[in-house]
Amino acid sequence: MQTRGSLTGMKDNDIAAAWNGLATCEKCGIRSLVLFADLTSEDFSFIHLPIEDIWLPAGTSLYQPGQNSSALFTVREGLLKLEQYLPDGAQRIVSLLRPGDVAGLEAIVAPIYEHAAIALQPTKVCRIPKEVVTRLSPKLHHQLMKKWHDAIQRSHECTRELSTGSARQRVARLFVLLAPGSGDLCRLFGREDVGALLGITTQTASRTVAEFKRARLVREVGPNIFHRDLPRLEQIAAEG
Amino acid sequence: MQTRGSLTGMKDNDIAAAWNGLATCEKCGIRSLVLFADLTSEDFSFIHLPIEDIWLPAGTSLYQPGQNSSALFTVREGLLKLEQYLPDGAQRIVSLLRPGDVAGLEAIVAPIYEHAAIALQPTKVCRIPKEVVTRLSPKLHHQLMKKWHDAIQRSHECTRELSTGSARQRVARLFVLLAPGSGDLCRLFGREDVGALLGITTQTASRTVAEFKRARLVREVGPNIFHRDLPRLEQIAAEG
DNA sequence: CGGGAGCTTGAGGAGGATCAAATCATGTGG
DNA sequence: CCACATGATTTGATCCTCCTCAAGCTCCCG
Repeated sequence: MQTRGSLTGMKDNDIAAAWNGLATCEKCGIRSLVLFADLTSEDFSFIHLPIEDIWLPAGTSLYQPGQNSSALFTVREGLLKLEQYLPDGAQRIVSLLRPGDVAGLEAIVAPIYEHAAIALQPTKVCRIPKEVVTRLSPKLHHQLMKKWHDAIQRSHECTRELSTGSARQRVARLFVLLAPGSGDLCRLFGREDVGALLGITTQTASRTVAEFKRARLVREVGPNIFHRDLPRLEQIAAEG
Repeated sequence: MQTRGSLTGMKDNDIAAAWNGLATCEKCGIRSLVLFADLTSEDFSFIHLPIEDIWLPAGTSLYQPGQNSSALFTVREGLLKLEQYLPDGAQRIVSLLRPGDVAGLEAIVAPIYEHAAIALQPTKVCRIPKEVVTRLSPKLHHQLMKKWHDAIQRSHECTRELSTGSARQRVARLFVLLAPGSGDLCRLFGREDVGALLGITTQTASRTVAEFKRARLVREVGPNIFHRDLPRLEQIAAEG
């Protein structure tokens, strides 16, 4: 179990520097995916608080555990990790959030955040103040349920697919899970995070990815950009 | 990765045989913990569908994945496992539900159940028809959010505490998690389930529990009833 | 008494952890 | 522009944990 070096001195979230402008929710391109899917244009007029559009470079944290939960965040592009800490201080990634998912849902029922939410890739999110959700609560009821449901599915997915079986299988399943639908290309992240996600060491993560490259299961076409041989990866994911 | 023998021929749920009578929710002893915490006695008059009180012997399934989701279940006593299946057909326990938790929350947003919910110990649940929840939806809003939140915390707990670290640590953390507040006594379950929960083999589960007994970290005072040395278990859980 | 299921234990080997070092990428200051 | 520091990745060597295969064991039930 390792402790993380790169986290040192990053206890505060650093979203302030990444502000990108106010969002125009009504014209949102992924509106059908998000919390506001059911709202009418009349409803939008009741939102008097700014919905911010935030761009997060990889490694940026959206919030830290224990911090006051002031907002929810809809993931628009990219990939977020939710991590928690073990008794011995080591970290463990307990969930991955992809576009359409919501980070910080616990804001609705808890005064503080329970994870660190950190971008694994360049990521775009919408910051929705807690009060907006409170005010629109009845209207959002159904969408909120769906988002909670998504959150649980992500979490169970992490246990089922990424924390079970051999290191080979876990890495293969990770490659399969990454950005499905975007062809055979996907973007990976640091080996330390791969380890914390799969429950293996950084070295084993690196070794296994390197082995996959040599076996031509994946091909690195750019820095952490991989071309995948999905059929073969899926076979490894399923058996041995 | 092992497949389960004892599941064979148990695809259907067997709650029909376990019916126990209608519940009187207003007088429920754990009312503050459950979904109906916020209801007034007037609200109860709107419930025209029966809330059943069900007793589940250990090993009984409440529902199976793919089955029509007709109800939610509040856990009143005992312990439930939620399990899913891996690509290769092996099973993995993705969450444990304890008293106050709700099984089958996905019924609210999905037409079918996504897990098998099976009693690990003799367990008592309340069966709440989906329509009751739909009808009382606005009233239950806040409690539902809390229940979703609990469900996610359970799931993250399983990843963080029970699927991370050495087998020794995982078993120690399991003993610590089991029925906290009930003194130093707790009830364990079959070694196969311990394995599926911790992501280790049945044999390693058995070996480790046996080793704990020899080291007097736990003492078996009855069939799968253990007396725990919590301080020492917590120490193992935290370090090595 | 015999059979079955679950639990325990043993021996051996494979896979992953650990410790350590080399390589590579990036950025900084001279 | 180069020398150097820093951090991430890769690789190597060794050890230990845990998986695998297999055999007993206990308990319960017909």
